[in-house]
Amino acid sequence: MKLQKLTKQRKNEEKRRYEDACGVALALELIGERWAPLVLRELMFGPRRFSELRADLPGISANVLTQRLGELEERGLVRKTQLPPPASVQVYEATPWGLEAAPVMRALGKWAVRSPRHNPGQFVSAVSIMMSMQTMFDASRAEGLSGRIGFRLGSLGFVAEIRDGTFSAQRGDPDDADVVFTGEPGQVAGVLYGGAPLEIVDVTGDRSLAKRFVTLFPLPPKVD
Amino acid sequence: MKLQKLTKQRKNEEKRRYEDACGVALALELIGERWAPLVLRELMFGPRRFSELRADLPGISANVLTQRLGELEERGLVRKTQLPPPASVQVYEATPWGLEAAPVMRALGKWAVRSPRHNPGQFVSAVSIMMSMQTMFDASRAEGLSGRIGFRLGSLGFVAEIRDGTFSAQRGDPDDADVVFTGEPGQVAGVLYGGAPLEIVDVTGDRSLAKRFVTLFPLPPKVD
DNA sequence: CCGTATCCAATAAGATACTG
DNA sequence: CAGTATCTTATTGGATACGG
Repeated sequence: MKLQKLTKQRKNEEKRRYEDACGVALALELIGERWAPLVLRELMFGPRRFSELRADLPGISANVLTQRLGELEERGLVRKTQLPPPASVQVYEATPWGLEAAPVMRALGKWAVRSPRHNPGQFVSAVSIMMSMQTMFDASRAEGLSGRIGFRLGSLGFVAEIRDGTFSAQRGDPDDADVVFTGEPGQVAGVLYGGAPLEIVDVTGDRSLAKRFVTLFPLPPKVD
Repeated sequence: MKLQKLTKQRKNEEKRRYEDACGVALALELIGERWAPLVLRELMFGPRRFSELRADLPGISANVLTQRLGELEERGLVRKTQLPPPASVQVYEATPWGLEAAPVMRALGKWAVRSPRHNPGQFVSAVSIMMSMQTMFDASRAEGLSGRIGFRLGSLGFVAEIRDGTFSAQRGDPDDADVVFTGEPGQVAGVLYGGAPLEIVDVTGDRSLAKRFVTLFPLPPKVD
């Protein structure tokens, strides 16, 4: 029975290939399945657990997540690893090549967001919002600015740094930053992109830095 | 009956949305369906007819092509237009915003092609091969080079220009170029990327320019 | 809690034939 | 040529149950 399934699956994979030497077609074979790019996105700031992925991809079912992770693994984009003791939990992490898809995904998102269909009121994950900052950061608005900005988004911590007109972000302890935003990712998105007042998130530390910070991420103009 | 179908389709679209404000998720809703990016790719050098698209997307079925074109149109990526007389045939063309996806698609292809799964022996369309040149062009190898290179790929003509370390290409009459490559796209791909001898394609004009030209497109190193 | 396995209903894709 | 219509097959997601 299992063998039958494997056979069937292989046949499907063969059938569903594009048989096209174009890199775009290959990309679709690698990460073209439903949910696959979003799973990869969630790994762009470091390893995550199955349940975290599930929580940050609302709508995906456990079996589809299992399947996608398996496919991404066999294609060399994701690795299944064990976190060092004492945690010793199993996590999924993007391979170096998988991580190299990040700039492409950011460019794709930046392109798509010009659609009139973009609805900023929907759910966003912590990773999404951090990636969006990397994507939308406008160096010209950060002239002369530098500082470390911490984020506590649900259970994940990040630290961003602005210096010399560059923006960088990685996971880390937000507490050793000049200012810390704490809240759900959607609230931070509201402040950054929805014109919501700073008060809807918890801000501790250098409040004037926070006020300036939230102006650095202009959305591209809509088409249509 | 038609009304029923429309209702059903809308429900599906709602169900299959990601409900995620992330730009990547939106991109998937716009061009995430099977074949959609390849359909758009085929329009990146100008309008095409239904039958051309079908021919250059081997494996797509007519009904799926119809459906994708309709979806891309309603999402603002593609327009259905009439070619000016005397041709007066119906064609599909990318909108300006659709065309802006081109650099993203090139970056995606460049990333994907590093996979050990890439098989350069498969079918390539004329548009694919022209896009691949834009993607893989290495300015440092074109030092001091300039010239116009024509392509007659199946029924499509293109003219590329190299000047000051830049590469540009558009559809046009290849005959007023310094050298012209004529053949099937796959043969040109073999010469550019597969190390095949120049002789497998038809080259007319400045042969030494052709010899230099085919060295300008290095493939990125494989992962793994 | 971390997944995996299985079954089911709904849809999407594929193959093929056919029409204006 | 430019698509529709129809039928079959494959994939998806949801529910549920199960093993470590």
